[in-house]
Amino acid sequence: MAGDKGPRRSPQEAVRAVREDIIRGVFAPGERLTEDALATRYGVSRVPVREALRVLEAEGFVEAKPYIGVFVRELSEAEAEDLLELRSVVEPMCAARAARNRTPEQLGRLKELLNLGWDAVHDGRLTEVPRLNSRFHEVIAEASGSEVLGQMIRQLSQKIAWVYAVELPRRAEDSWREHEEILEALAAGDADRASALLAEHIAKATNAYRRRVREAAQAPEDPAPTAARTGGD
Amino acid sequence: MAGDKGPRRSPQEAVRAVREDIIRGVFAPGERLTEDALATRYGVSRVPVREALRVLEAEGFVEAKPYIGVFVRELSEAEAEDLLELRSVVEPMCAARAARNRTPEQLGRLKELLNLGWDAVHDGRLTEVPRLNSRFHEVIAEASGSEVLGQMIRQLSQKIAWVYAVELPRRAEDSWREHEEILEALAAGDADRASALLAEHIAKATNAYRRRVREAAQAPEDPAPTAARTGGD
DNA sequence: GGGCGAGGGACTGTATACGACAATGGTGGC
DNA sequence: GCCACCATTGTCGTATACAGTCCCTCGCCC
Repeated sequence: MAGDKGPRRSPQEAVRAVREDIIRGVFAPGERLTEDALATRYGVSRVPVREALRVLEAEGFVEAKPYIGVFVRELSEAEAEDLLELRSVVEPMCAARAARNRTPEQLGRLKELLNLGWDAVHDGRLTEVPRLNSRFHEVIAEASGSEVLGQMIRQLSQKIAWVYAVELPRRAEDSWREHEEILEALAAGDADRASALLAEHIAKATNAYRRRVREAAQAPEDPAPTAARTGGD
Repeated sequence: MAGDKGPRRSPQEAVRAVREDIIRGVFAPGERLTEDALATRYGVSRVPVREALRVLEAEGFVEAKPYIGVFVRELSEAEAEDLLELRSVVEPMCAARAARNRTPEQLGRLKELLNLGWDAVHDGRLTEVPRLNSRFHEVIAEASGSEVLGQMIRQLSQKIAWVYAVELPRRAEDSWREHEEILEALAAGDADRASALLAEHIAKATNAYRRRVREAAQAPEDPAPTAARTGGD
């Protein structure tokens, strides 16, 4: 062990920890990540860190250059658009399946996430919202019933969270209202309605994202830095 | 070094090697993969093997159980259907982008793959066809111009190859004729036509797959084992 | 004879050590 | 004063070694 500084996370969670830190913007795009620094940060050895970085490379969050190091990738605007379009066709399909296959236990988890999300929004704990949002969509993916499909959507969802890390909190309240309607459709087993609601939900989120990008382009200086990374869809 | 038995592959290629062996069916679904065995097989140490297995786990090819081992996943029929449906919406979208963004160099690679595919089909070297087919679709994904999108589609393409490992060779000839038309549309920059052709291509491949499954269900004994794992789309 | 528990074997998970390569700073020559 | 070359340093890539956990078998007891 090196420094025992980190929060002593289980090494199994190293992947998740690094990925979350990337999504939350702790590590900036283009930044170089050294295995040693990450190892001491998370309180583990280099081996688990290496494994985590390989996974993140496969997922597209970092880029590894041999004998040099791994670098946090940066998402171009065009790539973000592609992800959003991809999502707009994939997630409604996923929701339709989920409406048919969801278990009561999954509905319960969605309801719980919905409550947590509402509370976080109303209490102003906006830093927690993106994570809850991701979880909500991931559970829907899981509820689709297909493990392979769910895994793929989960990756997509995480990248989307990366995109939305810069969205405005203004939309958060609307977003969770829409989540509520989606959950109702899933609970009722209405595949068509669930699919349509999710399509609409994503379209609105995409528009909010585009507005945010346009505003940022007009005012290069972020007008409210504390408001960043608190949005979601 | 452990055994020096393997073909002395570069460790960088360990991931690719294991994945290909899984796709080709060298490792049967449900089979347990021990790190040591893989290490000696590929002539590397356990560490690169572990990293490879983690990546494959993230990609959904294997399932890791803590302190027990990793097992080759098996694709249920329902999951295969989901993958095919996912593909039917994602790849046409990808083709449309590729028609606009493809570089001459990428067109050249596609043309080369097309020739290789035709030759393999006509010479009866059917074991090489699925790999060439995967490559063809992967280059289209790359030509879409979005790195993140391409990476995601590449993973999808690999899983599809896994599904099609059981397809009939009967379709191979039609498939490569369709590839030729797709390439023409891409070269012409006709996004709509490329998208439509790819949608049709995938629909036919999906039907062929479904026929194959139905026939297999009627005759549990594989009537022509040498014909398996030689198809593609 | 059957069930339960302890012990051994095997494998995974992790840490440490060493060699290979790239980047960087200093020194010498021009 | 500037540029090229070389040594040094830092990091990655890999191998080896050790600790923790699970499974399975063998022996004991009921």
